[in-house]
Amino acid sequence: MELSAKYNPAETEDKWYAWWLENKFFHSEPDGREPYTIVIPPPNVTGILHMGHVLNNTLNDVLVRKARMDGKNACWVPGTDHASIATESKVVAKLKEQGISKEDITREEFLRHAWEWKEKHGGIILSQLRKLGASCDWDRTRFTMDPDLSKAVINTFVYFYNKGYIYRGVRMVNWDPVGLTAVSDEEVIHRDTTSKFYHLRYFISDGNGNPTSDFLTIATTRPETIMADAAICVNPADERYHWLRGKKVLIPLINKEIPVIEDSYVEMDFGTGCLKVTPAHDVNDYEIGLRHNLPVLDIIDDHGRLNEKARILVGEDRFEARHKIEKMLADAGNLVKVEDYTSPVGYSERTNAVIEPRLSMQWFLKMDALAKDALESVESGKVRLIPDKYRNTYRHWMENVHDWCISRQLWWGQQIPAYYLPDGKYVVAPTAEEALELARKTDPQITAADLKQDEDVLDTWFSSWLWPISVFDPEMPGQPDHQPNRDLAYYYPTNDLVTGPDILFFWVARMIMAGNEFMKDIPFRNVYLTGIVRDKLGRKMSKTLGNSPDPLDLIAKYGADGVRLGMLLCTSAGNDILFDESQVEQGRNFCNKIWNAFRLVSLWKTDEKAVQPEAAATAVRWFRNRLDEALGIMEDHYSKFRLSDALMGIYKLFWDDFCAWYLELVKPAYGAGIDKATYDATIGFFDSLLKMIHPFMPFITEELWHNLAPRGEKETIMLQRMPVAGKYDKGIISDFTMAEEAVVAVRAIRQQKNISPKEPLGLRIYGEFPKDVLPAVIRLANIGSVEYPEGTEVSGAEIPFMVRTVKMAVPAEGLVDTAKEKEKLEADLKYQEEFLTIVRRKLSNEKFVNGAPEKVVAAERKKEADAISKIESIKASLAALG
RNA sequence: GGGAGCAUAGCUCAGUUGGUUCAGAGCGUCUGCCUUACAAGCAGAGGGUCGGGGGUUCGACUCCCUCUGCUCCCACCA
Repeated sequence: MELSAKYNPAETEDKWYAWWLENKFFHSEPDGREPYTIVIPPPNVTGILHMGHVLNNTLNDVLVRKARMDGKNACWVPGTDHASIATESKVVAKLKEQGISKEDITREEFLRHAWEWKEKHGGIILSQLRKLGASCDWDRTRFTMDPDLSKAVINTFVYFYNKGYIYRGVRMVNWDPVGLTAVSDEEVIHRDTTSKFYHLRYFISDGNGNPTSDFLTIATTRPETIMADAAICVNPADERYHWLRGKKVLIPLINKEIPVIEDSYVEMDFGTGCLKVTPAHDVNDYEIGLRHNLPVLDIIDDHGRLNEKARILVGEDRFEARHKIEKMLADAGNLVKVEDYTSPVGYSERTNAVIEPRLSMQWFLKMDALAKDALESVESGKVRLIPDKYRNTYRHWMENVHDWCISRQLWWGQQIPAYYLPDGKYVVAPTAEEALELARKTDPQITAADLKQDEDVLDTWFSSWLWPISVFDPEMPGQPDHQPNRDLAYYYPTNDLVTGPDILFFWVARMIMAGNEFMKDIPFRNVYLTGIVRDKLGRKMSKTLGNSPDPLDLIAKYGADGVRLGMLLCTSAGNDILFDESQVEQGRNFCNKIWNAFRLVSLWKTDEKAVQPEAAATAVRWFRNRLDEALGIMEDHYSKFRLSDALMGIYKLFWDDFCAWYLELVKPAYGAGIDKATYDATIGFFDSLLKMIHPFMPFITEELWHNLAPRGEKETIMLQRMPVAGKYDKGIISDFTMAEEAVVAVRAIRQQKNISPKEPLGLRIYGEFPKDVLPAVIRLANIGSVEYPEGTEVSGAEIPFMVRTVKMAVPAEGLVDTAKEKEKLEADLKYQEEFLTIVRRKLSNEKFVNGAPEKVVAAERKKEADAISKIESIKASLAALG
């Protein structure tokens, strides 16, 4: 078969993926083997593949494929997240394009549109993952709003409600005026934002609502909220303001009278020391308001506009109002000054709208007990975070956790199972029927029509925190009497979770909580936290910057294997990835290298009569040992989740050791046959190498593995066992390294002296060079004859070099530049002598000899002996040069 | 404001309890090669006061202090 000199991934990748699917190689069912389980971090159902997904899922796939080849029953469960706020806003936008407003349709109609949209456009990302080679068990694909998963969410709510962990109340929440919903603390991103600091003058009231000439000055960043002021507050220790005690002041523009109060919360040296207290629109002010029993006046509506309670600027957007009120205050003589000011402002993670702290009725889940257990799971090491540094962050969060606001004013999601009675009381039950039963206990007259279900849905994370449980057995969460089904009992807890540190709290911590609560066990043992994918300038990849390549374009251009390798090459856990297309190019080039190595081997014809050349025997013996060494190192890297190190080790094993040294040594002369022993060994090595590479580059390895030897119809490399590291002889590897050094030295001489590689050279060895590897030197350095001259004389017509402590030389009559050689030798001598001095200084230091471990001292003595022998050799060479 | 982390070759990063000739790897760079698997390649070479300063130690890239620069997380000073 004639093979192209270039590997063409497009031809092979789709073919093999389809074949894998057809044969259900990714599918897992519980059996007697040890399970290895990963649940996918479910991407948004509306999502499309970006580089972050590529990183995450490539890592996942490497782990899963490795486990599968280790003989474990590997199961990678895929699926998507309904992502309530993100999806709902997409559907709203889509409807708007069709001229439909969400306000004009019913909840049922909206949900019908949303589901329609989901069926049509949702889950694109899952098909994109196939392009990448992800070996997910697609038969187990789940969606967080699948009916049974939704049921699990509802049961969970009822469970925690009955346990007393869920409560409803008016609290200050983070209101997103664009998404029109409350969001949790974790969904608020604080960013330093430049704004203005307005100094406003409030006149003291004469007691009848009329201004006196006395005034105080407050400083605020939000002058548009003054109409909602409930008091002015100063620190009780602030003597400057003792004269204000018992006074009332007038809110500018509306002349409303409010009291002056004292609270130690106020910092005397910040601003003017006078704080306007606006309980409805600031978290701290709300707290002060509670302490001082202040009225709460909410002057901002859902959309962030001033409402009629503001009395002025009604209907204006909060930022527009701020702008206008500045002028009004100035005109009224209340504006003292305006300063530039930078302060942290909260933004909605999803919509990027400025969060409005706002009082509203929401549902909360108590976190203290859950957080305590979840902290313990990590502190005890039951759940391992990789890298370890995230433990600190995790602890800090768990120790300072707030109750979780779980209600969202949206329609897309699981509707809260609370049912209101006509008198305003409510009951919580999994279904309307059960709710009715409950309600009738208080009032037997109640009918189904009297009950009204809560309008809100639950936070998306309130469903995804069940993911590692509910994908296997949705009956489990919230039902303590339920026994885990066969799948859950077998696959739980999962082994590894690969995800980004940005959702450590959103998701990882909460899964640990749910696991502890419902399974009495952790959900996963290892959490591998990836970095963020950035461009090569270190900028976060984003649509607006346009610096994010489309993974599918990359796959089309370089192949999925190339993309996977390019991603993995620069990955270490917890560190950001500076991604550059050149890395993918490197991945593609590696594919090509493997391809061409195969091409070479595939052209060989065995010759039964051929005898194994010495060089080939040397190579086979060496590579067998080298392979075992490399396998051990690879396993060690895997065990520490150092996947890019594992990959780089294999990369070099293949490219340098196998191609550059081994194949060059065993390669038969053009047209000649190859002996069977060498051929079989080579095929065996190639087979092992392909298996080692397979988790990283599944497609090309499957392709070549099938070409390497005849395979059965259902045989796949992905279900072969990973070679196991055997014992190896360090001496053989070390001796071969000497051969490599000798070859490199001779090649360097050829380059310097302009001697063609085709011209055989002589080799003189003055000392003990390992005989076993000499054939390798002869072959690769193109040595015509080897001499072992007596003594250490050097004629001056040869070019010497050292391999460790063995002096060797290439005879080069007429090519030796005596002066230059002398210069080189003298420089070398100087270095060795200085080195010897340092070593001897150490050895003559009693504290060192007595204090350092014997091993270290012995090593120093060896250094000393080696240096002495080298110095002798160099001196002899110099003497011979004259 | 609180906390965590990072700084090693032109770039991206390893360097695991302080001690093997430990100053490394990959990429890039330079030089020579279209050598019958591969120019997406082969062969060879150069390149770093381990951010600055101080300390501990027989010995420091490694431990401690400090300064500088960067990153991330958390956070209610209006």
